[in-house]
Amino acid sequence: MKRVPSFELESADGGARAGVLRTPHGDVPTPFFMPVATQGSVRAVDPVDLRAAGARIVLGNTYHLYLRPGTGLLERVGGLHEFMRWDGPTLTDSGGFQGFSLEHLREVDEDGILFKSHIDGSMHKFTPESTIEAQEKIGADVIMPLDMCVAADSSRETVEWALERTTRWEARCKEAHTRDDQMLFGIVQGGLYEDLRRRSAEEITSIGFPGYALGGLSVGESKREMYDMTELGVSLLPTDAPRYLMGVGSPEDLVESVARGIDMFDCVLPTRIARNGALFSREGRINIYSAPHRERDEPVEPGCDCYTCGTFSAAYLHHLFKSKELLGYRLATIHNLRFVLRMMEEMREAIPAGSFGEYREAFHRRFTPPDAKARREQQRKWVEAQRSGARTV
RNA sequence: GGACGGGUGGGUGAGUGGUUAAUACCACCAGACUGUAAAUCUGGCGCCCGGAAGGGCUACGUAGGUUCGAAUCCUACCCCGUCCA
Repeated sequence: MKRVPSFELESADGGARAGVLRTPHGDVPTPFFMPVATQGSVRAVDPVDLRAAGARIVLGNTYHLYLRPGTGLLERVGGLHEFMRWDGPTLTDSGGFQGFSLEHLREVDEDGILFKSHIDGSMHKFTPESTIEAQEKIGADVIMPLDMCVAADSSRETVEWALERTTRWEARCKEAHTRDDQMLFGIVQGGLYEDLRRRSAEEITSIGFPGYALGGLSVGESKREMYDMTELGVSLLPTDAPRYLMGVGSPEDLVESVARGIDMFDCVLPTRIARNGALFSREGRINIYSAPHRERDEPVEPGCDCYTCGTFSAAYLHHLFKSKELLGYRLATIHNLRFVLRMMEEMREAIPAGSFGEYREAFHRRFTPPDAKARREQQRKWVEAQRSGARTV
């Protein structure tokens, strides 16, 4: 008996909302964060680690899985879930983002995106229809349409053109989609232009999807712009459908986006920066490579309930990273995932309790984002420069 | 005792008259990373002053010498390696 996926809104607190996404592979309370398993694996960790860290749903990538191991194989073994032994829900991105991130290896026309494989140089055409077909074989619970993502500093003409083509592609995706045990979301584009966002939202919602994503954000714009566009985007979407902010996932962005009504996130940031030695703490990011951790005989983040912090010292992680020991990457990934997943759990509890506003405030009181540090430093230098410049004149 | 080869910045190791405070890698110190071509990338790394531009000082085993100029050439000495006695 096939279960048809659905979304149910349960409560709200200000702009933030709590609900549940029901899928054939289980229910997931919203708002939630999806660790990214691009190639069918969240780098450095396994499904047991993911479960233990609190992951409920993971994201895979159609472009990468299509190239390797191939969608035919995935279909034959019973789908991505079976292949990677992840028994929870999954979501796949269409490959539209690779049209952006691998833009020097592709050409776009009305029919779709022609990729020159980054693996062996072979050519592969991704059309709206073929990406849906591939995602039906991969078998995720939520699938995404082919879209055109453009950089934040793109010209209005470029953004508008990408938006129009995205609308046409998404209509074709909906047309091609046959599996009713999968949800096909729509993606709103429009860059940083308010009127274009409005137009995209109008067109995409009139095609009609069971859930909507905001795309084309966290692609180089400022935090302010991203938050404003998120707020605008949310206001243009139906309240009874889940809202997915694609590619966002720094701790501060999660809080601010939940505050604006986002229900779903995915992001490589927590796992990628973990492998590069940056670990989250309630005060901000710490660099485990740095000298102060060399002899820190306490958890990376005292009080953290993750496996890493419950078992190992910061000094040990420092040593593992310095020594390039593989265990370090796993332990750091577990910690960062637990950090953001715990945040999602805390927000999920705060919303029905009516305490989300307090949570948000308390979070910002403690947490210093890295670019804020950088900005402050830059400002300090500038002020000093002005001062000494004035002195010499 | 003799014959070769060699001693360069924390390490390995380029450099054989000026463009060299000295390539590169490592180590070390910082920073970045947002729908993953990322266990990656960027910057710094003799000492002193400076925000920077820049300036000053010291430096290629040791001591002399040749030269306008030496890590680079010459002499002596000290070490290290290989081979011959």
